[in-house]
Amino acid sequence: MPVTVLLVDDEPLVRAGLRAVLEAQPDIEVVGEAADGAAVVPLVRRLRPDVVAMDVRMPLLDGIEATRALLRSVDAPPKILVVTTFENDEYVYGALRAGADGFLLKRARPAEIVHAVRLVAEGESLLFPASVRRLAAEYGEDGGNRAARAVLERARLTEREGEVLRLMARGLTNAEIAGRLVVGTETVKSHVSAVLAKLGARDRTQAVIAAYESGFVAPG
Amino acid sequence: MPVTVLLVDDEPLVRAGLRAVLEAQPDIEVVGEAADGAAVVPLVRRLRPDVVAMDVRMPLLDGIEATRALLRSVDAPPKILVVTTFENDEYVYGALRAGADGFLLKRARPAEIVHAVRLVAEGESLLFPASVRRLAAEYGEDGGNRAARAVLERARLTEREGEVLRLMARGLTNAEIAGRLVVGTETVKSHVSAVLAKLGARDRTQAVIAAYESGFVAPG
DNA sequence: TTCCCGCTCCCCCGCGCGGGGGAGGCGGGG
DNA sequence: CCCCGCCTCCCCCGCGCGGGGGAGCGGGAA
Repeated sequence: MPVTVLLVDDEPLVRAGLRAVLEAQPDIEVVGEAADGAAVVPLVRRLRPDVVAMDVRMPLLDGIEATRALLRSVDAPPKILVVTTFENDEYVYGALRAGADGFLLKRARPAEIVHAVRLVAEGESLLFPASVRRLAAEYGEDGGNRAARAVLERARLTEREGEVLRLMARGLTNAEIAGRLVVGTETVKSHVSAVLAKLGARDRTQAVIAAYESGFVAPG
Repeated sequence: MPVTVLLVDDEPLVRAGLRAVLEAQPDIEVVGEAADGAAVVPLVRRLRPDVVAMDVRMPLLDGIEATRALLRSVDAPPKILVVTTFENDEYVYGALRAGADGFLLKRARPAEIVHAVRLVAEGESLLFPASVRRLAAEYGEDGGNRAARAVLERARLTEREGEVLRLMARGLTNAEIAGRLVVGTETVKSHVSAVLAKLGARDRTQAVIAAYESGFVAPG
């Protein structure tokens, strides 16, 4: 059975684009649209979509409030994929804190968009580099560790992957990381690939940026 | 005979949206798409569209340059409709000065989009006056870049090198930086090499780490 | 037991990256 | 005046990186 999606965005153009991209997939079905957050809860109740692809900035009820409302007042709520134009949009972190499952940039390629929808539908978390950042700050000054753990859980990094990311964020090459962890370089490559995939990073540079932005590693 | 349109935008999602909106009209036909400004001139020569719906912010060649190139090197050039996300985008006015015929916000409703395309096809100019006014208001601000400037001087980075480092720290590849700065990739490589040498970094990842650790770029 | 998952290692392959050179234009300062 | 720093673009070249596969092993959950 196909993945059913509800589109929520105040710009009809974006809705049309998402619909065109998603409907091209045989296993994805767009079951409805809404132009603002206020319409989301009743629509979800009626349509029961697997995934809600939702803009953060919307009139009446923004993505944060809509996410909160969904999780509070709907049982077996759908997965929530936050769609936005900007990497550094404060609303995004609010939405993620409110319980959204993923974060997707509008400038993503169609394949990435489709991939994101499938992933969150399967219960995976999906975060893009700069998005995780204030997550850490919310956990207070005491716990760099707690923040790091939170990020780990969000991105579902394993312990080993976390170690590898930490070493990447210290500027080590794969070979150096391999030496440090006393494993083969091929092993490190596997971990690095996993980290990149889970963080939504394209290369190790973006992964390191994500590590800083999320508070997973701290400057100084 | 129908109005033929060429879509130029680096975001596939936007192209898909525009296509969906415009193709729903019997008298409008989307005859082609391009993802950057560099591809526009040859495409226009081949397809001879009535209207080019073009984003302003694009890699390789932005909307301004692409507009200029079209008007300069194509005879009987198509009407140019500038499409953008922001009302107060400096690029827009540059494009209009370069000879674009109209200006359209992405958040416009489908009917407005269709209307805009028909209008410019008929030779009408289309401007959103309210947006032009807001331009001037946005001119003054030049926030706290003083800290960044201090770091820049300490590392003896030139202004251009600082720009490049900033974009590196946002996870862009050399090609993307080249697109953003409207220079060749070889030029960017030169700047990157200079940055690495001056920062004592082995690769771009270490340079980005240095940028964060020095406060040249700040998390959050 | 069976299945899944994390960790480990292996292959091939394309490409972006970074180093090494060089060169032309352009502006400011000695 | 000439020189130098900056920005721009070009060449060649080696290699690290990242994606695509696959595979064996151990442990914990179903």
